Amino acid sequence: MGRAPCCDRASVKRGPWSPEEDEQLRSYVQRHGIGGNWIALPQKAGLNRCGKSCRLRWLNYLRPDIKHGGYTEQEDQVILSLYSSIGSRWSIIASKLPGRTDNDVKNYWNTKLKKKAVAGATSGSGAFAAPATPPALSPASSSVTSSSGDGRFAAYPPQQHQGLIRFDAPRTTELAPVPPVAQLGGAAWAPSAAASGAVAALDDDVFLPDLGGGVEQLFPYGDFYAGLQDRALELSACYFPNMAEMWGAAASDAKPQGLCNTLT
DNA sequence: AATTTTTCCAACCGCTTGTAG
DNA sequence: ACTACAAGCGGTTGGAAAAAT
Repeated sequence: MGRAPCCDRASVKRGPWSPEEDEQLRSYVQRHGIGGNWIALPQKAGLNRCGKSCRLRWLNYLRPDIKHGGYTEQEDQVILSLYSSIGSRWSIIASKLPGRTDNDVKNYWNTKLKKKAVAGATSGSGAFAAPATPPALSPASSSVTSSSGDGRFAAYPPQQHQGLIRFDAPRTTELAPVPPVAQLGGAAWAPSAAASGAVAALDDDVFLPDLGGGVEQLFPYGDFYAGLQDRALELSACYFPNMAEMWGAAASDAKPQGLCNTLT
């Protein structure tokens, strides 16, 4: 006996969305918002669809900030590196790629990137190029070099913090070593048992200092972050209007100007 | 040109997680 | 502490489009 479906299948429409339905959902959400209740939304919007289906359609397709296709080399590298570090946690990976959804990243991985990773591993080509250098910042200095657009800090997009950048704190547990890129080959690759254990301990985010210590090829700044560890804890889940503010807060003892929701 | 195979991605399914009562 | 419900999430599937034969 299976779980009861969220909607009565016989009474709601299923399958591909028509342009009219898309427009109906889009205009309703734009006028009234989600209202915190997807289950009730279809009826209010006059749609003969399951709320779950509406939510998926909006999140994966209709949202105005969604990007489709056209993945850049940089995005490929982020996906490859995070997959090698945390496995198939698509929502976390997608959260580091503004405009991308978990479903989209998952499909992209399954259809294209996995093959590319295998090909790259077997040919020995460098699929994981190091990013640009970090800002020249001394923890003891209050002068900050802004690096807006720095791909190592994704703009964190929850609705209430739109346009802000999140500073992630380190976890307290250690991640197991990440296998070298060359070992990524093979469709069945998955994190090692040790890595899986570490991943299980991961809260609900990928913390940048983990990346600094674990995926050196993409985030070769472990020492830099280690020097800021205590400060990073204080700034956990702080949101800043720009990179300069964020680096400035990390480098000084002053109360951060950003919007903070600290874990400590 | 017709048919078959492969690729791609939107959508579904059901389990897990979070939260309000 | 427990229950019920909604949202979040990742695996899987169906079918359309493209490529190959």
